[in-house]
Amino acid sequence: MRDPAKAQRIVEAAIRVFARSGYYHSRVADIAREAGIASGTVYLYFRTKDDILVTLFREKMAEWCALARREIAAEPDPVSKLRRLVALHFSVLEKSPDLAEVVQVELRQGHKFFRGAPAAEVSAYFQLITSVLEEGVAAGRFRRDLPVKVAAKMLFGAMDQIATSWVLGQRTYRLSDSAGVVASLFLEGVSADGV
Amino acid sequence: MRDPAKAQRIVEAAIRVFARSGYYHSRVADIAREAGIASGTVYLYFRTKDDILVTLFREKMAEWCALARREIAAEPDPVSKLRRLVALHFSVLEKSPDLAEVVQVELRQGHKFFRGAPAAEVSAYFQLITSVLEEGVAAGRFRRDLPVKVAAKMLFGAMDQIATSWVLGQRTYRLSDSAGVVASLFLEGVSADGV
Amino acid sequence: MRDPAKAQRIVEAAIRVFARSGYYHSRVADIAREAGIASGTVYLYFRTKDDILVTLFREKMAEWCALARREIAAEPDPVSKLRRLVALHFSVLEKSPDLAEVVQVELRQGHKFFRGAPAAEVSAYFQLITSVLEEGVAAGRFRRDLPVKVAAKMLFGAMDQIATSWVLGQRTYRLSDSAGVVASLFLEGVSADGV
Amino acid sequence: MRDPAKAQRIVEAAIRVFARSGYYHSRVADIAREAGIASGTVYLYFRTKDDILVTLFREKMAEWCALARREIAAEPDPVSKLRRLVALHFSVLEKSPDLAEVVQVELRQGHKFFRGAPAAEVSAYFQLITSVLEEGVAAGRFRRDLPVKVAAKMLFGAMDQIATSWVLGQRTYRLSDSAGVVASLFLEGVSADGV
DNA sequence: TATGAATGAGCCTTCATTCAT
DNA sequence: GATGAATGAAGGCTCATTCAT
Repeated sequence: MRDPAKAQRIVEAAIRVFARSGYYHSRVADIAREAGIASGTVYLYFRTKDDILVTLFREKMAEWCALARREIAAEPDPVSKLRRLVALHFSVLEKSPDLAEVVQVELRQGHKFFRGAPAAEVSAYFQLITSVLEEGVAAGRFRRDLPVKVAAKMLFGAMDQIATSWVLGQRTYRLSDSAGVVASLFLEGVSADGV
Repeated sequence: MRDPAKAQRIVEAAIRVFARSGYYHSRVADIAREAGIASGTVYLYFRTKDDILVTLFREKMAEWCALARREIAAEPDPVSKLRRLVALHFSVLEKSPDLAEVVQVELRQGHKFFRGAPAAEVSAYFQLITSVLEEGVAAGRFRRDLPVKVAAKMLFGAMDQIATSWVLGQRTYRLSDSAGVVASLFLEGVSADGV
Repeated sequence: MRDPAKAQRIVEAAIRVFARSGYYHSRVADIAREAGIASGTVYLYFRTKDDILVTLFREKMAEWCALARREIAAEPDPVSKLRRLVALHFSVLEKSPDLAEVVQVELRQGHKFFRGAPAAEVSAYFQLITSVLEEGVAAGRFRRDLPVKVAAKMLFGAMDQIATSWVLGQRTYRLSDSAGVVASLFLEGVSADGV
Repeated sequence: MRDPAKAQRIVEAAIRVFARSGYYHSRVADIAREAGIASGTVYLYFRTKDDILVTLFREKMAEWCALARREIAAEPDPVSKLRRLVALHFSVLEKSPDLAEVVQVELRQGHKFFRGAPAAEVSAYFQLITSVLEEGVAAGRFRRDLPVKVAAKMLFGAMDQIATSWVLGQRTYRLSDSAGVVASLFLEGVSADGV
């Protein structure tokens, strides 16, 4: 109960195990072995197997949000903020391949994540994107009539799909290399100029 | 194996059951009851529980692709084809809320769908999007240098996220209403004109 | 669900297993093996391990009550009814040593039997004893001022302890031989005549 | 093992916990918490959880026997000794409701108490009852041909059942009030005089 | 002596799958 | 083909007991 470092070790072990086998095919004993502890010990730090997954998600998402907020604040204008956001999204996943696997593939499954408790953490990330868009609208850099909510979801979905493809494709190329293109397309659209 | 109509009934029952409880929390017996048959009968039509999900996905995806291909062919130019594609994506999901639930939420989970056998059907849909984009580039309607693969994934991801939000939000508004906005943003980007 | 004979076989197996190892030290798998079925099958007939014990108790107690009621009805007067009741109590236990072990030793433990659902069946047996006593009072054979409730409990407790001692003593003598003595002492008391 | 007072505290805590939840549903950690110590400390005073129960029973039974022996010795004749014994049996249980709960309900369960180590303490109590009866026979106050062993068991069983009913009935009346009636019925029987 | 985190054996229960009818 | 009772492997979770501090 007392040692947050051990809870952390369990979470990190769970990320590796879930990335390898998927949540439903991972056994608590696997996580324990990966963490170098006995399986009963897991239950000193988490109430259920589910609790591990939820905690994992909330923590990582919160870290991610905090990092993104910090990095974005450093950028001078909405466009560069947006580019920074995309770059960061990809680099976070690229630097933590197991986490990427879990987040992109395992966490989608039903009724647990976008619904339920962790929704707050997801919302925070959407809120971050939304605020960049709103700032851009206010600054006249983005369309005056931009439906920011819809646009935020679209950007998230776009980044997400690019990342998912990369994960499913066994990560054979560098994800970060897509950041510029993705941001540009989101900013400028696919249409040819002057059309 | 004689009666394809019964296999179909099982698939439709599975869609309702998975939508309600999620794949892992649905029991084969639930699907059988929903289909009005005995649980053993399921195994006369499907090898495993997994097979139901995979079949479900392949069939629905193939239907969807066929429909989309047909509808798009009727459109005169790449831009209207793309708009049609987005509208169709949303209207298919809107008309089949249970299917939407399954596709948007359940099918994401690990190691089964975008990987594995059904990947072909997913590819076909991506290919469809890609071909529209390529046609647009060839026609000079889309950027000459458009990275079509990336753009196709982005559009898919954007539509997907909008649909997911709608499903998770208990479908309290009309999804189709978003089609125009989504298509426009994809076409024109978020940037203000002349920037 | 359908075959009461199999449920019965499970109950009978459970009696043997509980008699041998005690309820808490018996595993569901033991009961299944004793019944010659797979352990999962137990759950087609009983909701939980507890349910087996409760059902066992209720059924056996109900049988016992029915038998006792029938036998007692055949006796002409309250005193012979009471003697018959005692004789029957002991002969039932003597003929079913495993059941006796379970009833006398295992069922006493907490919070489950004299409390809870099976209390009704226990009450029925007490009620039977009480009615014999009331009949005797009405017939002038038992004390006019007899506190029948208390006397019924005392008789039950007395028989019960005699039976428990017999069970714990490895059943080295014939329990039925005690019936006459027990009945007589209950009827006449321990005091010397004319005291 | 140095501090017998702490062992005592553990026993007293165990009585409360067992009374509340039953032996099998009580955890060693519960007892430790109730005693205000760490759970490991329990094992400095008792070898196993079972050992606590056995010790509890032996100690309390020994105290009880000693008390009973003392009180009975003060009585002038066998009949008043017997009445005293019954009164004491009930008043001991009445004054210690938690102990009563444990003794009446929890201790019955299998293979541990009337069998096994604590049998000696139980025997001592039976022996005490037996000796009162023998004294009565010798003094001509009880039937010359009284089967003292059987009568002793019957009296114990009768008192026990009265007490059990009281415990299970949530102790809504005063148990001691039954002492006189129980003793009288045991002495005189249920039959009407002159029958 | 005391602690309480750690251990890991143990078991009830579920449910995908089989198969006799 | 259809049934649904039967199977039995599997795994989450508990908790008595140990032991390093």
